[in-house]
Amino acid sequence: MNERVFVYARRMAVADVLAPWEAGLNPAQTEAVNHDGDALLVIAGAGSGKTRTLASRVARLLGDGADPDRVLLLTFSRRASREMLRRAEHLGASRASARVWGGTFHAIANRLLRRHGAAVGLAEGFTILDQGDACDLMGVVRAEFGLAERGRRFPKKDTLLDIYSRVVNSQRPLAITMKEHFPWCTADVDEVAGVFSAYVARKRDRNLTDYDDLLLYWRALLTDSPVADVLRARFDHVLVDEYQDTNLLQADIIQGLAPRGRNLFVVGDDAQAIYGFRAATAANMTDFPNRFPDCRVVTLDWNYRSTQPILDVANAVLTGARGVFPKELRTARDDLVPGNISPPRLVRVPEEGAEANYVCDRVLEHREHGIALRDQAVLFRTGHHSARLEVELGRRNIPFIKYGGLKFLEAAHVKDLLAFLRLLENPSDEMAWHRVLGLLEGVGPATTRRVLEHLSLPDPTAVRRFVDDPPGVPPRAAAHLELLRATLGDCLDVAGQNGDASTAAEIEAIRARVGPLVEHKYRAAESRMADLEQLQAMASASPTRSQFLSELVIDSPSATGDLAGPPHLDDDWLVLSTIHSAKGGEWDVVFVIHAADGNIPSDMSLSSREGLEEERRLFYVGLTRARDHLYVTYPLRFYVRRHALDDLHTWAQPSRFLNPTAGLFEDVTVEPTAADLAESAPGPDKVTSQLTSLWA
DNA sequence: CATTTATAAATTTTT
DNA sequence: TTTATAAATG
Repeated sequence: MNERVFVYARRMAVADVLAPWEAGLNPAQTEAVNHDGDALLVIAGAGSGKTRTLASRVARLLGDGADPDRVLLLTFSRRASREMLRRAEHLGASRASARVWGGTFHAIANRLLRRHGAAVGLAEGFTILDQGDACDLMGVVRAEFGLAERGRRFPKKDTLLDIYSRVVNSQRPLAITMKEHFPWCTADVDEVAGVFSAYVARKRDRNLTDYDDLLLYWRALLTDSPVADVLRARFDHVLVDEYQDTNLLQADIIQGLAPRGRNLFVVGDDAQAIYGFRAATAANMTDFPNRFPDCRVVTLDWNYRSTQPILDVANAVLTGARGVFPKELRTARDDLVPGNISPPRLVRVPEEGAEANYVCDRVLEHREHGIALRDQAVLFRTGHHSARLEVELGRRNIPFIKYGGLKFLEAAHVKDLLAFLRLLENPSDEMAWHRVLGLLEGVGPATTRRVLEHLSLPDPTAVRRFVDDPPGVPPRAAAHLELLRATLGDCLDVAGQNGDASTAAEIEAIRARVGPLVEHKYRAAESRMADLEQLQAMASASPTRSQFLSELVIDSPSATGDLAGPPHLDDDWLVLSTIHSAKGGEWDVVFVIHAADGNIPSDMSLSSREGLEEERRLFYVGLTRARDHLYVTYPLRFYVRRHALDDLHTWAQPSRFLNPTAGLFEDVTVEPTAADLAESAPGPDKVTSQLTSLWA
């Protein structure tokens, strides 16, 4: 929703006797907000006021006396849920909205399982494995099967986790899933099944869950548990955002929560389905009326966000789409002076450096014209597409924040420190032991295995035993083992003194002893140590260690320390984001960069029709984020880092999705400057410079 | 025999 | 920048 309409709505509320949440809604939105009883499916095109409708509905429900503690709002990210509840509050729901259950499927599952996990065999204090840990655990199990030694190729741990996750989330048999999505491993179906059952057993044994387990256990709570009846009746109202990006498992959970669809409200747009790789399926939307035969369907089709020329481009991109209900976005904006609308620009640049320059120039230009940095965004297909731009932004002192790509939590040193906390939380957390022991010099896989045998997990007192009765290790590792023993001993002391409120103190103790090790192990020690301090600050804001760890895994902060220039000098920064992470966002100015074939659509997805279609929708999502100004840029030439030292360039075509947009863009061609040429050829690369000059 | 070091290879999107 | 495998080392 756009802020202007929002302000208008509040003004209206004062003028009329309408409730605040009713003002300024169009008829379809009003129906969605006021509908009661049977299930409701809202098909909401991009920019059609979906967020506003959801927020208004929450406000309306609370205004009508619904118990906020019995309202569940499932969103795609923590950010989205916070934002929606904040708006609900402004729309008259007052502070009650803070008590609404809002969050992602995974976060809500965690919250419920902390309370009711025992009913499905999950002991208190379970720890959640993030992607990397789950992957490593899969690797451990895989190694134990000795499959690598047979001389035959066997799927790697990453592939195994992919297969596993897809089977769980799509709820389809292993053999079929492998045949459809991993045909090159079908010969090993039986062995894969064996590894998976061992993986599942190991997690259960060590009181570990992965992301998928959170959903599996939640569904189990609703269907096969002593508390199923209680939990099915737990919520009076269920609202689901981004329904097109839910998978079958999530659809099952929804049905478990509202078996007859009573007071169930889901919103989605099949044209924006971009999580197929995670087994999400827009079929959940088409299937909704089958699951809930009495459901009502409302379509929101007026666009309150973008100018018509921007929507024309988006519409054109979608014309070739398969399997999407045809849509034609029309603008409802009336604040625009016809002659004053900025045409979408398709910008051809010689190479990445020029692209970065062009974007920086335009960003600053718009800023001069009064559009703050935070109202501008640069979007791209994959995390590293912004690398060149980030350098340039840094050079020009333009602050930015980047969403997507490598996260704070994924940095090795952060994981190292968290592993200690996880041990304190769950002494049977095998992966945490692996990580902590691996930190010690002179300790490798073999010593780790021996130590773990000595500890004979699972055992809730493993840490205490490790401290009191340390295992024997090779002489070279003895000193470091002693350090580890002392550190864990300190932690136990801290925990014993202050109880759960001492997470920050624990981190302090760990940093004091192990910090030098971390410093020694990695480069760029200063910024890494700063990260650890930051971690400590974050921990002091969490009431318990358990909550701190869970929230970090489920809702990891996106890329801290990514601010360029003097941070916090002013509160304004440019947004850089993968298109996936930009879902639901909107900005006055949007740049979609690297829009070359091979980037969008990504080469990786060209093997299947569905893959290609998802890329098209992804591009569509990127374009429809723009309110007033849209730039699509593509470099004619860019690096492909095949090998670390390779300096290979690829000649690019504009994205094939741009074909139907002929005449809808204003074409811009940036000529290469001498500086570009010098910069872009960091070696004696005469041929490429000569080729480039052909295009000058 | 276990661990470290050298060498080569591979890199989407996220909870 | 990290990650699996092979050779070298203690």
